[in-house]
Amino acid sequence: MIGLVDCNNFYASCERVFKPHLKRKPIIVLSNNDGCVIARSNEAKALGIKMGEPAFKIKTLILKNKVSVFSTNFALYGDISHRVMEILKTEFNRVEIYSIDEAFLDFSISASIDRAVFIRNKIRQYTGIPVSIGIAPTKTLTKIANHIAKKYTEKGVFILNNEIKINKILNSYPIEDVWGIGRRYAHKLKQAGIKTALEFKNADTTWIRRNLSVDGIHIQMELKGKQYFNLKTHQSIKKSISTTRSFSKETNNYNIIKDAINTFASNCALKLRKENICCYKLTVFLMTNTYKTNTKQHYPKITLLFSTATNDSLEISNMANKALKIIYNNNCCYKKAGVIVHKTIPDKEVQISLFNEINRKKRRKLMYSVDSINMIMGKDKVRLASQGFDKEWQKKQEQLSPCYTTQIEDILTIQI
DNA sequence: TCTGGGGTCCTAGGACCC
DNA sequence: TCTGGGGTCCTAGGACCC
Repeated sequence: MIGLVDCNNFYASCERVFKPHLKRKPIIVLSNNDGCVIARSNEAKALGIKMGEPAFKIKTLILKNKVSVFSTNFALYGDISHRVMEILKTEFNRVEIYSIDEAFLDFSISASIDRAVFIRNKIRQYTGIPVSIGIAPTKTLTKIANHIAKKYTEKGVFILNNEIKINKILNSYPIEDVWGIGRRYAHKLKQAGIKTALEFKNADTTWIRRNLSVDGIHIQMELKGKQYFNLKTHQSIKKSISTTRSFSKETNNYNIIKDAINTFASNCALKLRKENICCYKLTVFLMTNTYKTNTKQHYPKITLLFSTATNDSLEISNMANKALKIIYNNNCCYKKAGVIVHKTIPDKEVQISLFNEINRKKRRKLMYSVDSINMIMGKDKVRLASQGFDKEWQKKQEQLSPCYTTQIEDILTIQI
């Protein structure tokens, strides 16, 4: 049996841990540029605030209902997530961290409601975060069990452990809520008369293969109780890393875009170094405002290659600049840009190209020093001049909460 | 006025190899 | 009139996830 722990309304719950007076109050967390709603407390959901809704569209609703609004604070959420995962690791031999707020667990020993309740209480007590736990024979079924646990149980725990129970649940489970069935597939399935998870489980496999590719077959297998997705306990290296942002306003100013691209590039390099990997390829893209339907859309992008795989900020920024010069067109106003590095390998396996001209040993030392200083002094304290100084492209985060657990100056003060 | 960001996997088709 | 067979790698686009 596999278990799935899922933190309830994770970002909203993180904010609430440090603001207990917001208990039972509507809370929302906004995306990077205070743009869209990406997390809601149950009270906010009850007000009809939808996932992904642009914040400006619900301004009056927010004011009228005194909804507490927060900008994303990934330093805080990442740290709380880490704490939750560490607790799970003390309780289980095999834990797969699936996302910032979810983990699969090996429940092959003692798969019981009591054990799950114990885990749930422990996480609540140690971190303040409420979680739901679903237990079932396959990952796809644990997703369903978890959904039931969250929505319909008092204890926040649910187990799917026999065929009759499984079929009964699947029979009333909408196909679009099944893990791996998105909007497109759901539409296709409904047109074919498949509306529930049970109907999908019993559907013709050949038809599924033809219409949903092998992904569909895997989902069907899992619904039948046969494991296809195994527990992945050691994490494999990242295949791509990206940094992309929308700008505060559309611009065709080369220098502003250049500053942004260089910042994204060195951020990608930093992420590569943190993962101990290097990349062979770099993609730079620009985008016009996709919401403006009356203007011409332009989405240029280009991929360039390194002869030797690298995670060096200078090299990656230089390459990004080269790419930008090729795709930039001053007749367009760009709203968004990004840098993606891919084709990665572990840094220990890098082979030096015959035409290498850089003293890589020296560069690695330099990067190490820069990273060490920035770790202590704060992000980008030492940076490339090409990143610029004004950050004109950057948007505001007006509702940012303190980094209670990662910045010493932000730590809570308690009056006794 | 204001609309996020970061990932993975699969498939078809093209280019190439022997 | 007739024009092989067996592969790999890469890319773009599509679908999905959180």
